[in-house]
Amino acid sequence: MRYWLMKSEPSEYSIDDLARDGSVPWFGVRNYQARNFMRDQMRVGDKVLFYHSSCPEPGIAGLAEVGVPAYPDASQFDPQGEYFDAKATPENPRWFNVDVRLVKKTRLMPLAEIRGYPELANLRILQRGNRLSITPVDPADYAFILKKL
DNA sequence: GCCAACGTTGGC
DNA sequence: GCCAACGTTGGC
Repeated sequence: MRYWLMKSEPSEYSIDDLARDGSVPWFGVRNYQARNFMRDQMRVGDKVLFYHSSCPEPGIAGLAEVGVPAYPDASQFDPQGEYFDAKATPENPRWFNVDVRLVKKTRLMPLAEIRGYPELANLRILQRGNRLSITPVDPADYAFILKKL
């Protein structure tokens, strides 16, 4: 089993939205590395740290897991949508997404707190210039965060 | 709003 | 294949 951190802007989709919906297609990822993580590495049951980004209080907001393995992202085929990709076809999809389902909403663990734990120094989101919206998390780091939540 | 960092694009 | 220009991310 693998562990991941997935960023979402709460103004777009927050942990409360996931608590309401239970499960959500993680569509709209348009970065190849992040796509490859979903398409090639994620398995049902993989654990996910749900992270709020680009907001007044960035940080980990809840626990989730992969509910449905990767399939073609429908939004790439919608010419009216903001995620349309003219070079993608149903025969040759370019973008994929998994479904993510809620495990539980937690307290918010702010980015500043995360930075304060020396044990988490190698967490990908703390590295300089990291902008990937989906990053792998070491099992030990995940266990550490779980204990602090 | 600023700005550092990084990914993508496209001319050559 | 190189690399400059441009766009985006995301914390502050």
